[in-house]
Amino acid sequence: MIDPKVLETRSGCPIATTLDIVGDKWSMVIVRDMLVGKKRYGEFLTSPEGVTTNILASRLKRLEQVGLVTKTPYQKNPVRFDYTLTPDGESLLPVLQAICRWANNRIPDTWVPPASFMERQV
Amino acid sequence: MIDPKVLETRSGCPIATTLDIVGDKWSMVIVRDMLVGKKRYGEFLTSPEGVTTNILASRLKRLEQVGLVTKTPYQKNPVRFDYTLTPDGESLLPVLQAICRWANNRIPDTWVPPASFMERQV
DNA sequence: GATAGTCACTTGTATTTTGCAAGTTACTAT
DNA sequence: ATAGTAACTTGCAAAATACAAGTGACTATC
Repeated sequence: MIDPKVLETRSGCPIATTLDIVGDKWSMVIVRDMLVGKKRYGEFLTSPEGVTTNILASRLKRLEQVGLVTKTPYQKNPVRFDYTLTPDGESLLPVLQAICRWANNRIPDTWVPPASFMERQV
Repeated sequence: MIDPKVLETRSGCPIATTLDIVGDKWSMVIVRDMLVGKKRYGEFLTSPEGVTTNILASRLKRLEQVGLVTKTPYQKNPVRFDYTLTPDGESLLPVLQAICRWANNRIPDTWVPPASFMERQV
């Protein structure tokens, strides 16, 4: 469960509140990357959308603060981190699946995700 | 079907492309309002999130341009308009339902939409 | 018939967010 | 000693958003 104390919300509407958390241009594409197994800062940078380093860093921090992402060190000297979804973050999968279904039906030439993504259950 | 010529997209990813269309702070809350029956400029302004007039006007124009919304005159002298969802716009319902389910499960105290919204089929 | 009110916007300006390029830190490898 | 890699941070320009006020075309009221 997300701690509402870390949130500034416009209303109690579940849609508006969700958008207050992940409703910017980049958060959901970072969540997408994590859902398909990406874990590291450098991996997120290689996605075709081309997020910039400052935005990526600030989104990872935000997602960690609200509890959708966990940051864990995978080495020392220098310390480096893996970013993975918490259960709250993973549970966004049905939202992303619904978005993919909409886009694939309604926008020509959008990529069709693999069945492993579209049929995965949380 | 949405005409891809009116879109600037970051990639062919269905998630990124959808966010390029409705992935800002306000578009999906306006779509939400239309899904629950609001039609007029003044009605959208009364929603609790408090969209400002300039943003509302620019979002309505954008949603119309991409083909999610239709603007139809409902009177003359002066001419005034109703804004309603096209089939492409209506078909976002499952996305908004998935968002509501996520928020109601994961964020305490978010409002629970009526069954008429949550169980509606397109 | 001047004044006030409503609806649907538009305009101007301040503030905030995003984008782009470069720099930094802590290493490892040549 | 020089170059390379990973994960950031910083500075500044550009774009998006917010806030407040104004406009045009009416209708209703004193």
